[in-house]
Amino acid sequence: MIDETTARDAVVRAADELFYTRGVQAVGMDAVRTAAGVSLKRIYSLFASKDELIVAVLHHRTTIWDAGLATTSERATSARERILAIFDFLDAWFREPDFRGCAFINTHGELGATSSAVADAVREQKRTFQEYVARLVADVGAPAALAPQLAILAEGAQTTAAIAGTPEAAHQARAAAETLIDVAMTGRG
Amino acid sequence: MIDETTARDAVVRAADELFYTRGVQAVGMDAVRTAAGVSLKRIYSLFASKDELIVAVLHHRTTIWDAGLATTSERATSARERILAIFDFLDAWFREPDFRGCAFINTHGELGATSSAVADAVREQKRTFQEYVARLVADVGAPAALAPQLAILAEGAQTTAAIAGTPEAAHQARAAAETLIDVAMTGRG
DNA sequence: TACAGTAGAGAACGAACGTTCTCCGCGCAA
DNA sequence: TTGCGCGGAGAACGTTCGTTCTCTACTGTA
Repeated sequence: MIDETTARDAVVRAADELFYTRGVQAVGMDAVRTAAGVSLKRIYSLFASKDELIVAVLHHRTTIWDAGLATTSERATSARERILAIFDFLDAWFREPDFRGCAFINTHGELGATSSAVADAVREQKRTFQEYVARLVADVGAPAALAPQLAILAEGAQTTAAIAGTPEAAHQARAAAETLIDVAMTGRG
Repeated sequence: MIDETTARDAVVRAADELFYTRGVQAVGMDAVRTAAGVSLKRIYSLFASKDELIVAVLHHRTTIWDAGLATTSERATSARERILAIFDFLDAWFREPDFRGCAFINTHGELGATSSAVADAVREQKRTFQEYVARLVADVGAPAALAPQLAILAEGAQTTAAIAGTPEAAHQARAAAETLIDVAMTGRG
């Protein structure tokens, strides 16, 4: 038998892909079992319920998102570039063939009303992202009010790209971000 | 018996409220029947399937959204004000106690992957909104590139407010919009 | 070899859902 | 009044789903 950590990881990864592609409620635990290659009995020994698995998947997504953001920002040479790198990261993501919007936003829309655990996990992720943006804004020396504006642009780009099915929202949001940063830095806004 | 138009309207209104509050898949047709006061048999004579009802609800939401936007924009005295009125409209909406985000975004996240009819209806609504913004941007005499930036701000404000459960994203987006408009009008962006 | 414990495969179970069907009552034509 | 057709209420049906249970096979030990 494979060890607990490996099994858990396999289940979360399989569920993540299925949930993201088809939506959470459209995926039965049988499908997760098949995709993960882990028996239902084992899955239910690792997670008390589907709800708990959903939350684990959201946490997994958070890790991936944070890592992707960190990697993209490493290439940036200035604080300003590090902010704009967010939108380059989004652009690359939107172009992936299986891009289907932000999993957190999607899951919140689907289950946020009925599962407070899901709502909490999503809110937590968004809060972390906003804090990340706030740190970058502080680094660049702009007023703190700029941060939520940039975060809203990033959120809006994600839903716009998801619904339209095209990636151009990333560079539109990036252009807006550049304007907002420049204005904030020169005190005009 | 109530006439067809009235019955249809009652079903759509009841379904709209239930779907928006709990999510689409969390609401059974029995709940729609009870809330609308229309028998299942009648509902299925008005709508071929739940999918068809969902699309009808989305169209109903589109009408409400368009009307709300038009009402808010009537109070504006200039083209610039008419653009900013969008964010005032959002602000008022976010403060409603049962605000739960944009129904189109939520439904797309829930069913967009499995129902192309839903995906189409949502895409259509967002396209209409973008055209509305583009018209206002043309009226104010700003470059066309401003329009998608403002639309992204509006989308981002909706998801941010929905997940955070607080309304401040509206005025943050409004402030960003003011900056973007001003820069676009003076040719600085 | 015999046995105990464990895990996998998937059958089974109870609930919920979308959809259809049955039964009953009402209004209307003759 | 009698018969007919339509609509309402909700029971029924078949499916799907989350979760649990059963049965079998295998591993390690004496």
